[in-house]
Amino acid sequence: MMKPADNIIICPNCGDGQKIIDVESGELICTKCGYVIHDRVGDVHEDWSILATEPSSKLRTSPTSLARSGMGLSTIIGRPDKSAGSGLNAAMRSTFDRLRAWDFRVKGQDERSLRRAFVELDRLRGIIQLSDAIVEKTAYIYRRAQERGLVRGRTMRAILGAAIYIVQREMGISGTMDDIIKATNTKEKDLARAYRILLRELDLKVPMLDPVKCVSRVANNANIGERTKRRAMDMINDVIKSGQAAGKDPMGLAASVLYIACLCSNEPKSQATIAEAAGVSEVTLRKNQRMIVGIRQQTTESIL
DNA sequence: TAAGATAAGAGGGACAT
DNA sequence: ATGTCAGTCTTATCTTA
Repeated sequence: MMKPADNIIICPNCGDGQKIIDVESGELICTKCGYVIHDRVGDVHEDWSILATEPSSKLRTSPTSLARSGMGLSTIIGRPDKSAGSGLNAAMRSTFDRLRAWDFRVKGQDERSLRRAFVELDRLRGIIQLSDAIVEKTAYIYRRAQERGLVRGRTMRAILGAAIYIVQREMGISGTMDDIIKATNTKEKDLARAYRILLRELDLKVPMLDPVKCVSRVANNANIGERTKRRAMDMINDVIKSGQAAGKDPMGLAASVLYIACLCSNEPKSQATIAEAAGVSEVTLRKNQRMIVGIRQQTTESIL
């Protein structure tokens, strides 16, 4: 499912120029005070630092609007795959042209395997909804991966999927890995491994997904009330401040915090419900829960 | 310098309560 | 529904050739 890029606007509640981030539910939520607005305004802000280093290519002007036009509705009406034939191939051709322009010293064999990969990428594009911009950036990453010999010994699809995931994360599109797993028909382990390798070897940095955003997302998935959500957001900020959240899966933290918040707010939700909404196991939720409760006890004791 | 050994930490499954 | 434990996977660090 496609999500729009992050919108950064001013929060009308706390006003202080706080950021408001468009989470996948389509809500706008202030990362500081938790205020929720329902109007969707603000200019879409996209940045692509990697490609910005390419001097003469005007990649950012590529027409993504066409691919995006079906966003949202198309998941209900059905895939616009019929129109894919001509349009996509044209887009892929332009991608090829650009890639070739970047480096004309490609060897024949490399180019052939590259082409195979891009054919697969084209297929993926029809399954998951990928904008032109995503396809191009994915292709760029894949090409770099192949240049460094990272593809050898791994499946091409895993690398492609990982590249897609990275691009989505960089663009603030919180796509799920599950979609990619299904589309690429790879094992999660392979995909995750490829993902880590790409990050390390290509020096890519993906913005850590914001735990506050995660709380909001999970809360919406699990139909948790506004007050409880707010409480959970406060709580997770404390957890982050305590420093004990380092290296933990933000989704797991979000789930645990929400569970505790539900207990406090007398809004009964089972661990299973919340864990499922967050895409983590109940075990993880419990472990984090214990840790968080420990933190809260410590802080309250230190206050007393 | 590169490849193996070991330890620590995290997440998930199975079972018990 | 919730709590507990053993086995798995990954990364970092140390060792060995």
